[in-house]
Amino acid sequence: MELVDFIKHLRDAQEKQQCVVAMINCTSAYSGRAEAFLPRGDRILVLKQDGTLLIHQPEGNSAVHYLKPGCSINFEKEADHYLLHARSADGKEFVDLELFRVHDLLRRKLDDGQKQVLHGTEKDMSDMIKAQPELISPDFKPLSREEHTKVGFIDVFGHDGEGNLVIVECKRYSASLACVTQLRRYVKKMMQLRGTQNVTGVMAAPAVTPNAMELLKEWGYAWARVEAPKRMERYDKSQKRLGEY
Amino acid sequence: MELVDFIKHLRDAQEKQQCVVAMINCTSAYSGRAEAFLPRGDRILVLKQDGTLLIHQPEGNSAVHYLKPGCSINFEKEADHYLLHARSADGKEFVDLELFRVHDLLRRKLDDGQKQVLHGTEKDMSDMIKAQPELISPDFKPLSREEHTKVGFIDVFGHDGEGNLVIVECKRYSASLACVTQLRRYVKKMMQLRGTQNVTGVMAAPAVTPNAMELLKEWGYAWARVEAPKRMERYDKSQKRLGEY
DNA sequence: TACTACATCTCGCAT
DNA sequence: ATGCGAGGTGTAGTA
Repeated sequence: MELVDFIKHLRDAQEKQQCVVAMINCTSAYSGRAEAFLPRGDRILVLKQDGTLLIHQPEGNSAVHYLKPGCSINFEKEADHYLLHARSADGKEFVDLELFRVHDLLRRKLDDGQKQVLHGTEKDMSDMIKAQPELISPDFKPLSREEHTKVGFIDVFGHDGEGNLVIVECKRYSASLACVTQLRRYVKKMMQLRGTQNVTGVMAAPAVTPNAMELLKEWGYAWARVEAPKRMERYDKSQKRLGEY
Repeated sequence: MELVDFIKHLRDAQEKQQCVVAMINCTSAYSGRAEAFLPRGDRILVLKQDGTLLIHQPEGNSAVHYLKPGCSINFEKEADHYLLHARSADGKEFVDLELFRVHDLLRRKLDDGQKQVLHGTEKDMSDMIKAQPELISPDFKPLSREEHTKVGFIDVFGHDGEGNLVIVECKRYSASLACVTQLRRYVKKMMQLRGTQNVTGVMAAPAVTPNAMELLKEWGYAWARVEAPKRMERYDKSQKRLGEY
């Protein structure tokens, strides 16, 4: 395809709110939060109807260059190629292509508007724990009201049978150092707010990395072995084993 | 396009190591680390030559469903549609489409193999600080060898003029609570290893959030205002005009 | 393989 | 707008 025709396609598509997908040969550069340059090669360009720009290499999961919805595009003719300048909505980020070839192109207005529903999140974990507090420990009693504004974003908050406040931090994956220090922050903040030392923490996660476990023990917090529930295995009783040490 | 032809295209493309891009109408479901379902709508499907699968909605930056390189694909015929089953290389993740329509399709072997060079990273910041230690403080002296194995991943390590060890943590963006606790971990660990209390921390970042600053002060650490260096801060004239604010 | 931390992270929510 | 934390985070580096 002639480059000049490609440009017409792109302009026309933006006007008609169509998505464009093209296989092109180009260099690609990004400038904004960082600076990056990618030498010439074949790539996939996607320009969505909301002004999202994606440049994908023919391998790998992630886009190599991209701009968020709302970007605007300009062209400039050079000797043997065109420059494509894309600018983000806030004018702070740029993707610049030297466009040598357009192998193929598709354009069409796509009709969607659906939103996906996701299960097995951290939120689902904390809901499960509120419904089955014995997943944390035999005497754990969750409190109905949530502590959101004051201390941060505590997943589950309650008390044990011995007059201690208990803060539960849920992680859907193996809990790392950063997760344990996050729990620590919440416990400390709660102690400050309530003016008491009788606050402890529980890490609810399928696993805890060795270094993180060391920290957890050092601070006297517990680990409860809990997996994020998936819709298919809804709140299944096989998880009732608790992994306190 | 007939669905049966689409399937032939996909099979043939995988055999020939071609990239495929298509505009389709489908439902899409993910199962693996979580569970998700997206009702019927128009989407962009990308199947790369390395077996990367991407499903994009016509708006938004991120792929709604995806599988990493190496996925395998199977088909099943239903009454008025085809099922497309994609399975990750490790067999633990699945993307399932109910494919009702294929509006358009492109396929081609793309020739790339380039890797991008990125500047303005945290690594670039720490290199800059090693070369210009006065960015941290007038008396900061970086030590040549890096503490990587022992304490963790310290960005810059040195000492001041008063016999204190100094640990510098670089962040390319406004430093948050988690960043300060990360610095804290390194300082504590270093105190333990060296058996001294004369260790302090410096957060090198363009900004620090209010709560993070509070923690920083509480622990007696300093903030050095440093920005990540960018090496190509030159744009052509058309961009300069657009980018001024 | 597991752990750690960066990322142009993105995204949503709440202040 | 900013702060904060989750994410199917992905990706690279290292032990």
